[in-house]
Amino acid sequence: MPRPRVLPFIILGLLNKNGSMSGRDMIKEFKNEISEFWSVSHSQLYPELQRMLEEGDIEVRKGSSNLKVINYQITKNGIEKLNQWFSESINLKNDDLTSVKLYCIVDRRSPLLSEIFEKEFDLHNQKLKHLKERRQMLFQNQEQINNEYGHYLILTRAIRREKAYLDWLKMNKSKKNR
Amino acid sequence: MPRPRVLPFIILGLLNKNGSMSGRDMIKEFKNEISEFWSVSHSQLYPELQRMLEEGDIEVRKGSSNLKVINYQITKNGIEKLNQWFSESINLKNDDLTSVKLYCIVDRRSPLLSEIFEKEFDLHNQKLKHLKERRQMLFQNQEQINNEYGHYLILTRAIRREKAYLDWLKMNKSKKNR
DNA sequence: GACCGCATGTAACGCGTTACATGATTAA
DNA sequence: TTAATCATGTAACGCGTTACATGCGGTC
Repeated sequence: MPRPRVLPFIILGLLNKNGSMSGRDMIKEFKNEISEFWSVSHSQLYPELQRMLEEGDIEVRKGSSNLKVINYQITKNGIEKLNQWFSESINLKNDDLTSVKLYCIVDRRSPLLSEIFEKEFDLHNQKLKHLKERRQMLFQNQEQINNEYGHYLILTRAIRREKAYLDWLKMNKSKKNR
Repeated sequence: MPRPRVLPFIILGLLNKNGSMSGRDMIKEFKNEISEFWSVSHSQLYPELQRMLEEGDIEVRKGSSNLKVINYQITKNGIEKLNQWFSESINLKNDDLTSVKLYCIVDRRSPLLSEIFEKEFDLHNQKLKHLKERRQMLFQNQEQINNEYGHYLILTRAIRREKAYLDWLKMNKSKKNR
């Protein structure tokens, strides 16, 4: 069994947020706003849109002003799928998509937000703990560090990165949602 | 023209660092040490090893104790390719591999290190500047933030991440190399 | 009417994963 | 000797990119 596709969900998230978009619009939003966390090229997007049409998650918006530009909108079917995606709990496997999910949540008071923050905090706290244990185990003295300096470097970088992310999560966890 | 392969270089880096390894050894090192930054599965690795054999970058080490385990070592050809990879200058396109490159550099006094730190600093300083400009442009008041809260969140996260990385780079740039 | 830009479409390929297969080594 | 384990191998597919193709729409 191959891994389930994720691009459809991201497209649904965009359509749900913006109402109606053409393929071109999506490409632009991907490139300008989400490229830090996610990327897609048009040669991947257009076939996916056709497939989603067939599966009934999106539909062509009637009355387009331009013959060439095709505007899509989400269907009830699609909204259902999207909500299911949102409510899937975060784990190590799908964590790379958490930022994209966040991006699609426009309402500051959404209960999904604090859920995500809590879960992410636990997950990355665990990760930080594991990284620190590895540093402790592998690099107990200066000689071991000098013996594999590159390895030591990227381990310290990973630890820094996780710490910074946990700080950010902590800050947002403690914020009131209004 | 398809994108050039990168897995061969990483394999060369490992072999250069460790002397002689079997496919299994590489898998283990990938999983245990580099998985934070890079991953590979055996079904990708083994065909790659065969291809590299054909291309003359690696060779089978003679006198293996075990009939089944195949131990590889790097050839002169391979060392040349590896050094060329190391000396390629870092840019936005190949930046995702910088951590793996670092990992393969064992010598703390290697001149490559400070080169990488300098270049990375410039690159990510630029990135941070761009992110801050976008935040400035898109979110000038609380209303705009509340209107697209998820977008605001991931933008602030990206800014934090870049700041943390720049701090780490600054720390390592200023370290004496002995 | 000739030209260019742009939204959309198609093809090929590298990257990475899961699933399944094979044959050698080791354990019972 | 039978069973389990393990290193290696193969297949299919989703993800993402570059290159190339098509055809509408506007500009000169």
